[in-house]
Amino acid sequence: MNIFTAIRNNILDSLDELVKDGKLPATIDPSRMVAEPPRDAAHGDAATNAAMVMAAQAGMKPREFAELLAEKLKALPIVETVEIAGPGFVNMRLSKTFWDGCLKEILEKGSEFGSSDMGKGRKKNVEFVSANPTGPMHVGHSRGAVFGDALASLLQKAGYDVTREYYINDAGAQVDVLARSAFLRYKEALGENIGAIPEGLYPGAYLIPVGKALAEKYGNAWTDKPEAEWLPVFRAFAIEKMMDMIRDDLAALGIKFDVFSSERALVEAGKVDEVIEFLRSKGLIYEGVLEPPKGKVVEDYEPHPQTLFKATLFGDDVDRALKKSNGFQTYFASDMAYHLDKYRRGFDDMIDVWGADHGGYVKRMQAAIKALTDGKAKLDVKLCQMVNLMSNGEPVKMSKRAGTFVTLRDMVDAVGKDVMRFIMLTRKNDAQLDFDVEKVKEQSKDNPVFYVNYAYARAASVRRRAREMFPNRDLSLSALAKADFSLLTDESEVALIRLLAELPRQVEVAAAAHEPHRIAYYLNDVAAAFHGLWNKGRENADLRFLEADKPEQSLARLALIEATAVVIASGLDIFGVTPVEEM
RNA sequence: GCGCCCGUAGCUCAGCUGGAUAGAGUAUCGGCCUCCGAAGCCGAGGGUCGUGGGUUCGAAUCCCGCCGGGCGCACCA
Repeated sequence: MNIFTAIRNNILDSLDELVKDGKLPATIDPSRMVAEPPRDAAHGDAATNAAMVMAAQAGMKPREFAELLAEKLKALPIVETVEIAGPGFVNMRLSKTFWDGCLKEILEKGSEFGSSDMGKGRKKNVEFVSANPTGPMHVGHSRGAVFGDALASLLQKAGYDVTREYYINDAGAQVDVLARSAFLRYKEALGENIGAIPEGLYPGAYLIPVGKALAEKYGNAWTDKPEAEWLPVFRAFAIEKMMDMIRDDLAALGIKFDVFSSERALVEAGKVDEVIEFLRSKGLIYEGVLEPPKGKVVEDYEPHPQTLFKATLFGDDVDRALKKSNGFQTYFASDMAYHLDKYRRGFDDMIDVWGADHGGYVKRMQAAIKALTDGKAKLDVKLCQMVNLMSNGEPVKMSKRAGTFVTLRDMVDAVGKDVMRFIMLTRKNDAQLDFDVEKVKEQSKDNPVFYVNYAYARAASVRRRAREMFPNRDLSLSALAKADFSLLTDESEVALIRLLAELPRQVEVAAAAHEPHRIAYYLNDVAAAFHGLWNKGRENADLRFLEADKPEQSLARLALIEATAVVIASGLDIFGVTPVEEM
């Protein structure tokens, strides 16, 4: 469990007692009170701002309030010392037996350690990737894919019931283009010389096997038919093939979706018309003319009346079109229908992961959610910035035409799934990221996953040595959980335990903020603490992990090392990265 | 013109939603391998947190104004 939640509860109990004792008024409001690890370890193991937040309410000075609270906290069995510092912080140092208990818990829980019940099983929907089904995934998609998947895992670890969802944009004009491109490849497969692929169609070679499959299935049955007849057939066939390809690409990255939602299915079921009528019944629809776009010259702009949604009532900058000038529904209209569908499937807590170039779309979607659910649902949109592809410090130009189009699959094959995933998660989602294909392959310090994995590999190495040194001892996690932790007395050993015990809190904080990258930084800290401890043992023989003539001490230290491995593996598991035992 | 994101050490970035003396990596300099993996560790220097105001016990963090950078801005998806 999150030890800081436990400490906060202890403080709340102490405050209750002070109220009962008549020393504090019952009107104090502890909602803003927190218990946190202090930034500087010299301040102790846990700090609370209780006095600063509530002193005024109690009509006291912060330090007076702090004195009262400190007296109560001193009596707690897990508390070693209490100090008041600065403007009124109450700093606690927790007892060694408390930390020993934490270490025991890590070993007992094993890979389950770090899990939280913060989410209380509430449903959350994470929609990500949602790449158009018109070709293979390219590297540009990989960041959103990895981010969405890791965020989903993080939320699961924090106790949410998470659904990973992919929205298939299979209703727009681009899938008609796909169908025509496939038709051309179909004729090619039947022996026709198709020449160069005309402008406006997809030229990619990935459609050649689709054409062959169509030729095998239908022979020349469609060659002389009008487009109106073959197009729906070819479209459905090609989309299915594209989705198979995309699913394979995602699987190569270790990503699996729970739900694939089809835009076309929504449209054909009349859900888009339904959502427009639904909004109309709420008086949120009107026919009007939009202003021409500002700051950007649109050559063929002509004002014409359209069906508009009153998005401005819900915080958007302008009202938004639901029907095009030709009367067809806009993408936004079907996206509204889609999000309403998600809401009706029981998701009032949704996350969408988009590329940063869709930033201008966020407000209107949030306005839509407000309008559609009367403010009952929430939508967090996470924008993933671009990945700058580099090779030895030089930018890599991507061009579909030049054939240097780098697919996601190429990248996975080149650098490996785990490296790719970890690197994508070492930056905030809204910060640009340089990804150097060569440096990352070097297996050096330029590879961020390496440092963390190295710590894990070292731990595994100690485990192997221990088995040789103590062949008759039970070295399983459950056995090590019973080791004598009082033998771990060095400050750097206790510091490592403190850090390891923080994983549940790190998971909760990262999950609440929807920011998986925090786990990457935390793991880096854990690795650093472990590497530091390791080198202390090189310099000071008394701190060596394993000594044949001191089996009890060796087992206690092995327990600490195994706990480190557990925490690293648990954290990497959120990222979908498997640590390796030897490198 | 409007909206969103960003501005923190020479460089790349953290900073736990308002906490204490702002931290890592990298680069530079100086140390540590007869000893559990040196792909590592320890230490030093390096900052007006773009800028000017405001909010309060307290601001890199929240609000407003500037300066600088990125993205987006009818009907496309």
